[in-house]
Amino acid sequence: MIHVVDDEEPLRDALAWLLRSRELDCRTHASGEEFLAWLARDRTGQAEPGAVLLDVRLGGISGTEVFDRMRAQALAPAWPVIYLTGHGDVPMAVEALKQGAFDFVEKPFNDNSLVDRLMAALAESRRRLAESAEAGRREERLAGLTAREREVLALVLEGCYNKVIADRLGIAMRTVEVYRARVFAKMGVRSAVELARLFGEREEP
Amino acid sequence: MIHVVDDEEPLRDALAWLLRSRELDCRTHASGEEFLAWLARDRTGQAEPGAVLLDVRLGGISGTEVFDRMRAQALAPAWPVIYLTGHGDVPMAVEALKQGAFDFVEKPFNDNSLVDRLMAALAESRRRLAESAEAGRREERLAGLTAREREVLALVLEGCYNKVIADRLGIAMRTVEVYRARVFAKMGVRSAVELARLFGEREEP
DNA sequence: GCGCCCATTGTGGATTTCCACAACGCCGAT
DNA sequence: ATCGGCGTTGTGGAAATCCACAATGGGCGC
Repeated sequence: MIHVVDDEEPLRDALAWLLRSRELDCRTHASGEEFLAWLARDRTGQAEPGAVLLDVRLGGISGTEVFDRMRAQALAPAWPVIYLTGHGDVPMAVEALKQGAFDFVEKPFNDNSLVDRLMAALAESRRRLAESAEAGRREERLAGLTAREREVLALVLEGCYNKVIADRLGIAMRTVEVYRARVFAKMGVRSAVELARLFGEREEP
Repeated sequence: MIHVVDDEEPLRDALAWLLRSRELDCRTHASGEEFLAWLARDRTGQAEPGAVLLDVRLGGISGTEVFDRMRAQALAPAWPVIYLTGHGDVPMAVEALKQGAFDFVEKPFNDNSLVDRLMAALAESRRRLAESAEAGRREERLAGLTAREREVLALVLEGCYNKVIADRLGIAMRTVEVYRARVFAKMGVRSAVELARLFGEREEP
């Protein structure tokens, strides 16, 4: 789903037509406020791949302000933003990209070029969603651990022997074994190596 | 060390003066060919933090071509490139950043702004060098493993028991223990967990 | 009060990991 | 021929890990 945010109705319609002719689903928004309100209301659609075509100069709040809010409020984080502008200059474009925009296109644009960029943005969206899903599953499993289990997890990830963990937590080695087994079961792993690889170089939260 | 690549001598001199007044070491190059030849000759300086100020329009090969060659030949990979241009447009700037340039600045530029960007580039350079040093150490240690030790490493990272590894490689379990111990020693770790974290989610090479 | 969850611990026994000390054969470089 | 490295293996014993089966006490929600 491509979201078009532009206050010029003829352009919105032309873009909608172009996207539909390329078999891309799209939804248009006449202002930044309208788009942000829609984002705040509909959170489920944000789990699907998508991208945003965002005009820099909007009637109400600017496109840049829309983007800043999306990021600040984690709205549709998996949807790359492509800026559209009829009056852009180099510093503006550079700053937009450095702030994390996916692309920056001047109007009038070449249809094929824009569609290519949108396809690239959708591919990026799918990548972000996959990454986010995995992180979500890991966080969900982590959330199921008790405080004590988390403590043991942290020490296991340091490579400590059960005996050392027991000493450090002031409990019996048998208890460490119990927690260790529970952590493995809840995290869906069969060994400390699998657990370590699940977290990679990240510290446990 | 900041490298200035520009065919206009007055600008090179002005930039050198500006950088020195801010206590930044710099070296100037009058053409892309000169800079590339210098890079090919002096590899040791590339282990120090640095950045490149690269004019887009050069007399011989273009700044863009210089950048492409730096990346293709892995020349000074730790040095971020900031493009300078007096005739840039939005698509050029966007493309440059999407190709991996660190920044893009139009002439005439604001002194303070340019220096800020260079400081940011030097910080990025230090980050890249640190990351590269760590990867280098890991690769160096990996290079010290025999073929057999690598095979055992791969299976250890899958979380296999020594007994399973022995079955799969058609050797005695005692032999697996020997290789395992050697892998740990050579990689500088004390446990399979430390080893797994060293590689994170990466597959062993 | 009852049930559930959490934290904790024990027994007994099996399996896995670790390693000092020892050894052999093959291959390539000197 | 000698040496060093690689791949391989054994003995014996200690330490670490794993877990079925069992249990206790405290806190919380119904």
